[in-house]
Amino acid sequence: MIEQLPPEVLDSFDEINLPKGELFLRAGEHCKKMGLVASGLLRSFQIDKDGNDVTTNFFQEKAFCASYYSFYEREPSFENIVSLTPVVMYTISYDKLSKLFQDSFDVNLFGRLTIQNVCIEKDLRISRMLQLDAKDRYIWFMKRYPQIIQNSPLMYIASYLNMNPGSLSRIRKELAE
Amino acid sequence: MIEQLPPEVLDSFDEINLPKGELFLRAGEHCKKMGLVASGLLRSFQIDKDGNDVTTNFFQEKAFCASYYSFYEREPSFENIVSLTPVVMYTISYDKLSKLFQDSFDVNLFGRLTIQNVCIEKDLRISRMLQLDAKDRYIWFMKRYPQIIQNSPLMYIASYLNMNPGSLSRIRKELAE
DNA sequence: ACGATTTCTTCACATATGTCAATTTCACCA
DNA sequence: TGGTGAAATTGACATATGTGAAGAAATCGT
Repeated sequence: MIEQLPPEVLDSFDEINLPKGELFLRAGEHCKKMGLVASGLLRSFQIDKDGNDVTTNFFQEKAFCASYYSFYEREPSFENIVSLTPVVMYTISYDKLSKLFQDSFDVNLFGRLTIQNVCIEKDLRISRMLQLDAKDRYIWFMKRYPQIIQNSPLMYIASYLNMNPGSLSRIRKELAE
Repeated sequence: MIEQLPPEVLDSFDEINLPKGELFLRAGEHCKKMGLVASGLLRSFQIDKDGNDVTTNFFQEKAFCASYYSFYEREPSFENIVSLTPVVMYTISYDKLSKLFQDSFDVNLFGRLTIQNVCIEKDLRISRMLQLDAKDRYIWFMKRYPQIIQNSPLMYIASYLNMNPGSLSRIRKELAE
């Protein structure tokens, strides 16, 4: 996917480095940058009404990292984004990206195809949430995202999979037998 | 959104009419048409491993109706799409739409913005699934989609909200008091 | 390598939601 | 418009998953 990015485009991006545990976006603030992850892992999360930390997404290498809502709608973000490992990202502002979209047919095309794929992934995630029980959701996740299992605390994976850490532990114990 | 559709584009669409209860897409088949709903309501659903009918999506007026996965990836669909009311839709084939995307900057732009919005909606849906209990999911749905409440059997809304019809009944009873 | 944090596990128990079958209500159309 | 099949409700009961606290294990910083 990213290989198809028109090469001159990357020049409009700024490289940034995040140490582990650094906030890339804080809830309540406007998401001013879209990031393209070169290496490392991040997660987005929200704090629900009971004060629980809920992981909404992981961003791995090659993912476009932002609150899409906040970035594109120009509204304050509901979610935080934080690095789980040291991260190298290429970032671009809304204005610069808008200009690229305005000026270049190819960037538009690339952007459309990219978001299409993101959308299809989200559909699959929703289907799994609707069809699988906690154990099967975890098994699926392990197979699909082994790198995230390596790099994220289990508590964050648990909330991403819509269960709590205790339940995930129970499931892991079962699977180990 | 649709108002911004370049006017000549609609000429590439074919109008179709579906009576209530008609399949627009059958699981296992390739989704050959993207539909733009002019009026009426449809839902997509899958049959899970226990044989349960799980509603994955509703498509109202102005929605683009298809299995995005099957349509764009040119693969057999996992889901069925069926009308819940009589439906008028404008449809377009993959090849024709691809040609429009190839030939027109504006169509590309429109397509990108449209799928961006779909994507943001899916994010919101996922957040609600992760953060709200069954009762609050239903309350949210009622406020957001009153037209669907009018036109869809509750059993389909229940599975869309990741609960079973009995639970939804219990919740509705509570709310009525 | 050490203590200090954080994360993970485990347990006993609580509870939301699922299951299934019986009954009522509703919607369709002949 | 009345009968038939689908949908909704209800209830008794089952169960998956949540809760919270305590201790074990892993990880981090210095």
